[in-house]
Amino acid sequence: MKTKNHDDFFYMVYEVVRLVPFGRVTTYGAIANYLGVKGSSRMVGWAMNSSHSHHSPVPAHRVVNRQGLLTGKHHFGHPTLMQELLENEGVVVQNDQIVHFKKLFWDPSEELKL
DNA sequence: TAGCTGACGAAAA
DNA sequence: TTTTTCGCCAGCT
Repeated sequence: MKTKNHDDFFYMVYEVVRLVPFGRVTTYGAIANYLGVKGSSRMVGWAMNSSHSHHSPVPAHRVVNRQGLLTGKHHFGHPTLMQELLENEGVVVQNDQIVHFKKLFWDPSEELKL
């Protein structure tokens, strides 16, 4: 059986990202931590990059780095698109950084802890 | 084939 | 305190 777990590490990432509530944001590290691969935070970001291979829409704009910076905004097709999407959800973004990020931070390990 | 890059993060200096 | 280095490991050249 291949089922090596669900190894679809990428798939798991997409699922978690989709679970992010409207108006909330999370971080690559938080997702990685939730998946148990905390050291592989990069892979989370890489998964996002591959997300466009995934036919389902992944709200990657809700995922930012630990600093609350929109590091991946350039990957949305347009550098301001990510900010636009966040602001559209009521998230205030200034200088590519999410305001009150700490308050808007949604940690799967805390909310989905299990 | 082997090596480099990369949407990060944490630890060490 | 800030800056630098290392580790993660899949994908790409």
